[in-house]
Amino acid sequence: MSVRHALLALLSQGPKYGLQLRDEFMAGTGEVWPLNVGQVYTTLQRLERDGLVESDDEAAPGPQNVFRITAEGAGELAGWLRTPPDLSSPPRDELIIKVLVALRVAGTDPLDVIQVHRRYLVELMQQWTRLKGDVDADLSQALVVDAELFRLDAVVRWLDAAAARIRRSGAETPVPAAAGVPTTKARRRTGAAR
Amino acid sequence: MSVRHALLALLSQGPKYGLQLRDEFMAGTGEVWPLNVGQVYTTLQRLERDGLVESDDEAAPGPQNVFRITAEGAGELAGWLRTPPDLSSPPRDELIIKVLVALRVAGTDPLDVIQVHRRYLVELMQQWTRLKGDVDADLSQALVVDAELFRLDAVVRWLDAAAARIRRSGAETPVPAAAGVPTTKARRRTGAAR
DNA sequence: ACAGCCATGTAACTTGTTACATGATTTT
DNA sequence: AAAATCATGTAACAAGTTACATGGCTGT
Repeated sequence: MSVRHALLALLSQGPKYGLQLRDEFMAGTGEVWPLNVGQVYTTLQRLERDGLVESDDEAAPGPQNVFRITAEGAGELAGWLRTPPDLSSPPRDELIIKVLVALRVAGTDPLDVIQVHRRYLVELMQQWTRLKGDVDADLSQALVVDAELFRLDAVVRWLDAAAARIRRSGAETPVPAAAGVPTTKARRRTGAAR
Repeated sequence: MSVRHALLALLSQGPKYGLQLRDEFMAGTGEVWPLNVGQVYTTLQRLERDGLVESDDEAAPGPQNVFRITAEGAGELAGWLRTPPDLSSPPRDELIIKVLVALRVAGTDPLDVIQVHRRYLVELMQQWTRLKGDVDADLSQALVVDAELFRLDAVVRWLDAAAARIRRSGAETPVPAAAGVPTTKARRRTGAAR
């Protein structure tokens, strides 16, 4: 729901057309977040369908199709800005799953998997740090780079903590006896209990 | 692509059926990540379509439809485990966008938006910290909780850094003059340059 | 018999995403 | 006139997600 609201926000500054929205979106984030033009148009269609945005297509059928934000759209935007991300569903992070999976899959050393990703992450952080100097002037770009650095740092620290945890509990519990046993009923039905 | 590979991983331990996969997935993450059963079945269908998984449906049409991982599936899984997340696309984080949007939308104080979310995040962290003691026994659950705490901590620290950055640059540049000017061509065509 | 769980599945929808087709206008 | 760029749009797909329909089996 991010692109949706970002476009809504750009339109709250005044009517704009498709390509313009794409350019401003990317300019506002220092080209760090590429955005396919096609997605702008599909998103605009969906916003219009939901009544958050209007177009002047009929009135002025020029080469540029200009969109305006509606009152409902402005309300939606204001609400979204102070709605904290959903607490009920912590994100299902891919890297976490990879480590959990590595713990369970036979023939895979979880510490090995962790090291592979750690190396990669440190390298990535160096790239971003290098970038940091260049964009220090622009506030938006600096914020985006900051966020990515904080995020990557947290991931690296988690990997270290995870490695420690695994080493600590690793020796005596190679595969922590997953809940791999079928239900009582299932066993009965399958005939495994006979 | 997380659920896909998580199911693949579970199947690499041996043939399993739908509900079983759902239960094991959730058990392995301490019920922190709920998973709708329906999604298991749709995902299994897609895995089968892609040849990563086979079913015994024809051979043994019992009440439970058991799936097996294929050689191709095992290969896919092994590769995925050591493939670092795509470097070309840093995630388009919703909270970052909210702050960037707050910087540009008239009548919204970005520091205010930051504070609203910060308060919420700190509260969330306390909830997770409370949870931490309970799950310390189970390795997987502990890892998931750790990850969430590291992640939230990074977000809070980013918010603080962002607030500082905004305050520093805020006074002289209320709205940092976005790239809101249409193209030369666009202006000409629209007639705004006349 | 009937309530309730086990188990599978499907239809529908959302956001994100890309590849491609189509014109219009500008530049060379 | 050809090439490049501006601009819009559509078709198609992936992955996630939920709500609902459908049977079979079990326990009372």
